[in-house]
Amino acid sequence: MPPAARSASSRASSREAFVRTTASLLRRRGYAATGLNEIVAESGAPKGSLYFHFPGGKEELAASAISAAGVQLAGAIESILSSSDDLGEALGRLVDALAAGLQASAYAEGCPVATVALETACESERIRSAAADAFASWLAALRARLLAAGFEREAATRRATLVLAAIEGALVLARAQRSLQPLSDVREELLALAR
Amino acid sequence: MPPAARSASSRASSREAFVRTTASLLRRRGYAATGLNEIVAESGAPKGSLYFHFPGGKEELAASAISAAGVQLAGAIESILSSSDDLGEALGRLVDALAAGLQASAYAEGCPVATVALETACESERIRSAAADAFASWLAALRARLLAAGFEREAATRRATLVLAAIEGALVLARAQRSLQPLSDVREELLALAR
Amino acid sequence: MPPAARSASSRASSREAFVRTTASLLRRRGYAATGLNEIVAESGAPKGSLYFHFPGGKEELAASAISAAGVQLAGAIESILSSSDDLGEALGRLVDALAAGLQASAYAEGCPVATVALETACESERIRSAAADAFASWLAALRARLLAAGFEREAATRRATLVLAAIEGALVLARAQRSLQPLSDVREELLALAR
Amino acid sequence: MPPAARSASSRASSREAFVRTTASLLRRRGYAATGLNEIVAESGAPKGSLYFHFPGGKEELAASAISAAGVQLAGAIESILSSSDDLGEALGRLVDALAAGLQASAYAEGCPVATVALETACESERIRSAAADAFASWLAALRARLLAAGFEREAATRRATLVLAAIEGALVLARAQRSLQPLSDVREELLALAR
DNA sequence: ACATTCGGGACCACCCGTTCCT
DNA sequence: AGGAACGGGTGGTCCCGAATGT
Repeated sequence: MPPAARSASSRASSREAFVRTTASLLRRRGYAATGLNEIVAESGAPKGSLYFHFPGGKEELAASAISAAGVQLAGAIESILSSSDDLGEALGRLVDALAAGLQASAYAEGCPVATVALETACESERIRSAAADAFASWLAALRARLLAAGFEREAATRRATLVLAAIEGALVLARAQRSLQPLSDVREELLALAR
Repeated sequence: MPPAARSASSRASSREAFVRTTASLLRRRGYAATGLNEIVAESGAPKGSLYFHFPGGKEELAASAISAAGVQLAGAIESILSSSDDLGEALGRLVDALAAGLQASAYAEGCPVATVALETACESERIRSAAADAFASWLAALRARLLAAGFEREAATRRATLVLAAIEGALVLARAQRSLQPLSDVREELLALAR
Repeated sequence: MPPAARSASSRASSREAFVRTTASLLRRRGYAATGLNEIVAESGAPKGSLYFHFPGGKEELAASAISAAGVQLAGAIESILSSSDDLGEALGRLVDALAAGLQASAYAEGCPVATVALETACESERIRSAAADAFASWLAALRARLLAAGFEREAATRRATLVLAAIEGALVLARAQRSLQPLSDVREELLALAR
Repeated sequence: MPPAARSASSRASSREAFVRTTASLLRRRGYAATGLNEIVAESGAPKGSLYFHFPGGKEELAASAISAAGVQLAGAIESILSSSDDLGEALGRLVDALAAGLQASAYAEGCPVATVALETACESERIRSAAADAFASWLAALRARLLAAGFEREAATRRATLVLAAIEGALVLARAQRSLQPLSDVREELLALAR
């Protein structure tokens, strides 16, 4: 293996490992409670590499992790929303998928962005911006699906916001109450609206 | 002032000062980023008194603060919801009040419970429970107003959950985007539903 | 029961409980590692009473506990040493008793004075003095027994010091090594000397 | 100075400074009364470095300090014991050296291990083990000298234990009584035995 | 270029021994 | 005699540079 290739792959895997581990820990514990040492230990990557890949330190690392989580979930949302021609069915599947993930993780994994977004809204412009971008991408996916279902442009924007807000809020309530009930209630209401 | 009164007020004020300061800091910064030293300094109360009033430490203090914030906001919600016979107007005023608070604080003060609830959902049963109680009390207030507006019992429960979730979610989006738009979008959609 | 009597007995029992609990904790953990809160909790006596009975605080309480332990062990030593006309047998029984106590407590209870004496030798004249008195009383008991066995006065003093020092040192070694071997080795050597 | 040398010396000096300072403070004050802040301040090394060199915290630091003290004193014992062909003279010099150190330090510096050994015997297996190793190394040095002086193997083991225990105990008594008398008494008795 | 050791303080939550006032 | 309150200090860990290999 040529040195350049090994170097590139090593670089990529270290960086990726940091981002992946960080995203996972941020989702479960939030920003302030997640320690850099913890990230380093769990990722398996060498500690000295962290400030090479992320000179901005914890903040840059978290922003990258939030962005990555945003992109990933945006893809999942688009995939689910396009899985049915029926709007209500599509939205129902979206809520179901989130509910399943929440239950599977014993209420540990809700929205991968919301906790950090709330924590850092007034503390880090960089992370806030990454979170805002993630939310915007999800909103865009929802709005596109609503437009495809026949909504007018302004109505689609409002409804997309309602859907995302209701889901985000339901995830908050569900984690606090350790119950899927808020998600299923919101699901019912959203389905009723879609008809 | 008689000694007993001074003692009583002093006793009460220390504890109250801790709770009030904690609630304020938790709302803005979340649980992990809020230091006990910061709470002590800002509250003006003596440090040694903290573990007298809250032997359970930070966790107990936070749970008390979340509970207090829950009770206070529950009162405000009930008050606003009963300020108009028209359901849509009542809900609109509720969203307006939250939006005004958010704007007045430069997007620092969203939901006083949500951030901490997400952070501690898997870390502290005590705080999670306090947050769940707060949410439940707000849900109850909303549901009562919906029943008064003619909703059937099960429909009222679902709709109350949708309203609270949508508002909570809109507050998350609004803080992340530094914009009141999500709140006004959700407000419009909720009003349309109320008609 | 007249008030004075009740008060006196209550006072005495609180005081005694403090001293007894303190002596036990000092023996196991030493001075610095023993917390006043721990003493209060374990003794069952009210915390506010501590500074009534011991205005000198932790130091006075510890000195009292060391003195009490010294008196108690002096009595035990005298009793054991007078249990046999044979000097070797008497000394053997003394070592055996200490070894039994050490083993019964899983090497937690060695000399009730030595740990605190070493810790506070340069920190508290009051406690050091109490410990010195305890050692002196034990030396006196040993010396008296040696005189009774026919030792000359100066030889008795030296031999008593050797015996006490060897036992104290063996207790140190035994606790560090979690073994009774040092005690039995010393016992053998001391017996050989007594013949 | 070349970079490598400076680095090596700097690296070594921080760790060494911690160990040396800790050993000194532990000898005088014991384990529980010795604060990490005190160690850091007196050593002159930065606090952040402490947990790099000693991830195990205070316990690991103390165990290292005890081990180092054990090794150092073992060397001194061997050196003194081999300074004379006469066993009695060799043992006398050993006691004299310890007595001189005690007096020079105003009874602050007795055995560098005994205090911590007693304090932590039941609290920290790690420190207890380090102390046991130190005692074992001293015992081995004594036993070797006794074998060289013609003792049989089992007799040498017992006598070595007696000598070490008597010295350790005499140091305890000497510090408590602020007098060298126990050491000189024990010295006389030990010399008589050696003849 | 890339990785890592090592160093650097600030700060954390917690609890201490003490005293005040009843 | 005693419950409430008090500051200061505990050990521990944080996130992060700077110096040093490889």
